[in-house]
Amino acid sequence: MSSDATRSGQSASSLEEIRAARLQKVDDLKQVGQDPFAYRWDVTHQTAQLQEKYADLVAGEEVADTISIAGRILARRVFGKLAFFGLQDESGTIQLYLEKATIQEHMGAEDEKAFDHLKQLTDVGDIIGVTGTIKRTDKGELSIKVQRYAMLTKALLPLPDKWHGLTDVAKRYRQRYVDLIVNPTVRDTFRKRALITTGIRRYLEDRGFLEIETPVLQSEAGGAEARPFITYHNTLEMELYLRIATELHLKRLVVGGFEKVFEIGRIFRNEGVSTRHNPEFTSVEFYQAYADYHDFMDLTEDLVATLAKDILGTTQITYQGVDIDLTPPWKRLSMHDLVKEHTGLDFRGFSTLEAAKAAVKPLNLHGVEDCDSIGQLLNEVFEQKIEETLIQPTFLIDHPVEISPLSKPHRSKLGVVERFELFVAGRETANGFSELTDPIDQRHRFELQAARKAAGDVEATGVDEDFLTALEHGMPPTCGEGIGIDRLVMLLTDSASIRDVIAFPLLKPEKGEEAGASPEP
RNA sequence: GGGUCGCUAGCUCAGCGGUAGAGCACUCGGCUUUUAACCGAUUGGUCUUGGGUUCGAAUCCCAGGCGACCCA
Repeated sequence: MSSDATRSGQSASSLEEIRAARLQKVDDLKQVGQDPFAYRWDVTHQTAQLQEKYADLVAGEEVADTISIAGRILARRVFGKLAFFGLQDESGTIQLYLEKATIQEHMGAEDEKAFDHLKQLTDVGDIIGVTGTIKRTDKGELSIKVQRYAMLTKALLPLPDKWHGLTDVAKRYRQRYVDLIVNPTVRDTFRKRALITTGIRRYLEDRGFLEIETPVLQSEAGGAEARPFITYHNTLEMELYLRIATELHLKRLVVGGFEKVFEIGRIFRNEGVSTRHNPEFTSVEFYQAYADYHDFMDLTEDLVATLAKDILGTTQITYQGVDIDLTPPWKRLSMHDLVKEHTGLDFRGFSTLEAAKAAVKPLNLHGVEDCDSIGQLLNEVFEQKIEETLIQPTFLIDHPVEISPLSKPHRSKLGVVERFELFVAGRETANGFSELTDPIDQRHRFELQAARKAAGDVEATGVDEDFLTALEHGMPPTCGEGIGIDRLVMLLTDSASIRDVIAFPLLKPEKGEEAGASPEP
């Protein structure tokens, strides 16, 4: 590694210059026989294992155990003949104690300047592998007393400020890999997200549910009220929609004889982006034959409490500074009762829409004029006046039939359905109901939707004839439910924005270069 | 869709009409117990983009881009 322009006094500070200096080090590494982009390393431990195993080692004590780890250099403190590196792997961090004499003793045969090369050719951000023994330093920091090291991957670009880190939110989302490197809590969030997803899957599988995948590309997007994404199949020469729910296909499977089915999958809705909405998100929907909505409220309480206990160790959580107790049982309140309690208005008493509209006037709601049923108006009152007050887990039950086109009518209450929505921290987190199994009623409900669609409602769906045909073959009494996994992860990881729980959230391109591949015809 | 705020060095930020700055990172020198190591010396910029006002614009005005927050 001879002297050269970049290393003999010239500074390098702009991004281009830093990168050029790193590229020079890549060459220098090759010169001294090290591969700057190596192939493998024998890893015997993760850093968290070591921190736990040697927790009781006292300052100054050494252990002869030989261990081998690999990771990214996050800190560098270099002296003349001694250096301390902070090394990070997936599990955590550990300090490297790099002593010239020790390294020379073990590596001197193949590289007499091994320690100098370590000092000169490694940077924060590089990935290295080391073998050595355990030592807790005089200052009390558990360390690996390194005997041998190897560059595994030379980083060409610098990491953000070691103290302030990366805080620019746009940059954090656009370059999530950097965010993950320097912000440990971000890694923890996505680790928990994975645990939540597999926890849901295990919970359902343990109870006999079968996971079956259903189509993303559909000729009719149904099962929810949302604007779909439209795409195009070239050889079939037809428009297709990306699914807005997995509901209607999972119910076809119940018709087919699967008594417990579920799907964890990506849903696409062509709507705005906010702290609570991403155009693609993940839901779990599950269906159980011969069960009703009481069964699934019980299941939901148990599922969420189980996840909280398994992953957080408690059902007492804090979300954005507010204490929330997820311990079952949770309150179950009907929409009519809740609205009456909060506003004094009993919607069961209104015989005409006009009377209801007149009664809600003092509430100063918006969008009242767009409501064409008493049920919709009731829902508006709930959403605008009550939803955000439901902080502790609460099942809102027995919704108006007008806003529940796939739910079975309530067995004893007129005008409402057997449906529940779970609200926690003021947000809808789950939605379930005794499924409508009457094909005649279902056709009627679809036709009401189709009329709204014809009238220009982009969120309304059409009549799904194939689904109706399925129902006409007979669907057993069934309960179904969908849980928004992203919102559940937000709750359990105390994340303020849905973008904090989606690894690569949708963002506009930075430059206005979306010109697209195909020019004007 | 509307409003408010933000965008300056690789990162975090100051500067708000008069020669673009700091800390960290980077480069060079020193150092065998550091923990944001320290000491010394350098270096690094299309001030988000495009117009305008002005003798002079990072700064004031207009428009665009991207983002954050609030409202609908």
